[in-house]
Amino acid sequence: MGLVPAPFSTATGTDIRVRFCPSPTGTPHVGLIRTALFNWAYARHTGGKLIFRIEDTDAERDSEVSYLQLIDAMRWLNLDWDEGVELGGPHAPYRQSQRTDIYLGVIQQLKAAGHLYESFATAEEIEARNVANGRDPKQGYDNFERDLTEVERGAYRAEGRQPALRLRVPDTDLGFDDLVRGEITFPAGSFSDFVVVRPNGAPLYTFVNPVDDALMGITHVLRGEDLLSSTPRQIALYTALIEIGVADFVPRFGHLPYVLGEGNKKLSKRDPESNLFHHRDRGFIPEGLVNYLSLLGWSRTHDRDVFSIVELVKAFDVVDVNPNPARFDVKKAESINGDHIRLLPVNEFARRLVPYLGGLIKDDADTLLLLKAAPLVQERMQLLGEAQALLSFLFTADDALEFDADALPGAEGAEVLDAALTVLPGVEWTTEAIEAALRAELIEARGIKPRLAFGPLRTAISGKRISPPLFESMELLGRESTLARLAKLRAAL
RNA sequence: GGCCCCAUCGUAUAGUGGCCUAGUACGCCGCCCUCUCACGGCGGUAACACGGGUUCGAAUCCCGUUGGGGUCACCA
Repeated sequence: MGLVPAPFSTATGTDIRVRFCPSPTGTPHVGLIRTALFNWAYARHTGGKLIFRIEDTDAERDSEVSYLQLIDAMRWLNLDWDEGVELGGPHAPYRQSQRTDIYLGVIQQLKAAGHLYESFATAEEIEARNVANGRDPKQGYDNFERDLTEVERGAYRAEGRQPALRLRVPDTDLGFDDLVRGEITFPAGSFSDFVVVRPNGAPLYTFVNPVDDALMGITHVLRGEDLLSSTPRQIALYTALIEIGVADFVPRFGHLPYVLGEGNKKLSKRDPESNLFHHRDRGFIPEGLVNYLSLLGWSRTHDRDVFSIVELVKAFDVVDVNPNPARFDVKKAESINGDHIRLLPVNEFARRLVPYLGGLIKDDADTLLLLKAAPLVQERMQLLGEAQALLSFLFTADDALEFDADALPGAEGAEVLDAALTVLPGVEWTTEAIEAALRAELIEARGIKPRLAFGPLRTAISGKRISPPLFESMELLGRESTLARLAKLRAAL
């Protein structure tokens, strides 16, 4: 059958050039970001370059808001790039909407060399033609305009029709060695000549994507599995580009597995879990999310799945990526995030908490208090968003504190509160002294079970059934507030 | 439907012919620790889709079946 002899890239080290080239539509999807991450990690691992390009050739769907969100996402996750939007580089501009002239030039060359031909048929006509010929309408275009004569083209134009441009694809098998899947061959005839330029002259993704990859010297294309079927078409285009001198080689391809949601369906854009910022809003930290995302189709070792981004870069190789689709498991993601939260230096942890505290931190005193409280909650959280429920009592006025209904004490409440109110005024105000005094009075002297003794006190000071450790919390709150809150709950019983 | 991809515990994975009576992590269950919730510790549950080959030996190689997914756009 004979493959088209395509000279694939031989880059293996610092000459590697990968790219991230999203379309700015909608909010960043976790699958898209996983693709960005793998490209980034591969560039950093090999010492190569990451190019960040924007594919905004569809004015109908593209938006500036979406573009800004992509930048935001990359920066938030600390995925930096070497050339591209916001940064420039030798192949600028990096937004396809600004590269029209470049495409026009390539189109002219390709057309002059006979690789592109004019196609006047509409979708309806193509389908009618298939039906008439007893062909499966799903078979698509049958290349029937490949050899239209000048007279025939003139006739179409006389009707006022403008032609789309199609690439003449070679009539041979087309194959490549996929970095994650191995040898893949598409038999000749698996696909037909495809449109690369609209009748209005606007080039399509199928054209601009490989053309830019060629122009920008991309050596490795790591992208979603959904693009696997279009790879032979792109190789066909590459072959033509090489012939006219626009490209020197065909990149290596690596098709990354899908990121699935619940069940067996692709994580849809409508699903909140697919939205990167949804996870940020809930309190994922970049370290945790990057770690988890890297585990979707890849693993570092057989026995450790919590690691730093440095360790990721050191170990990452695209050939180790697993070809089967992965499900996004929120529970696992949260667990890993919790591990990374615990890995943060406590000052850093406190600093990152601030945006999740709903404006609770208003001055230096609040900041100081937060710093003292941070160690109490750092190991009890998986998401930064959990902080507010745990810590808000420290930043609430005594008379404004509300007691949750499910936290209200039972029969022993009054005795416990009265006893605490009696002992606490006289103790030294440290965690140790408070605990010693309360244990002596409630547990030892009165024989109350710890659980029952401390529950009402917890409710009194925090208003909740669940809180940071009790005695530490009292110390942070101060004697005055503590006593006021105990009295308030006592009065409410 | 044509073509292509995929197939290990519920989930993510380790495994590249013998180290596998299949390892790890999350989840789940139990116990310990314990002022709540967590963290931590200990133990448990649970998988090679099926059928043929090849081989002294297969989760690992080959073929087929089944199942899932993608793609066949003048979207990207």
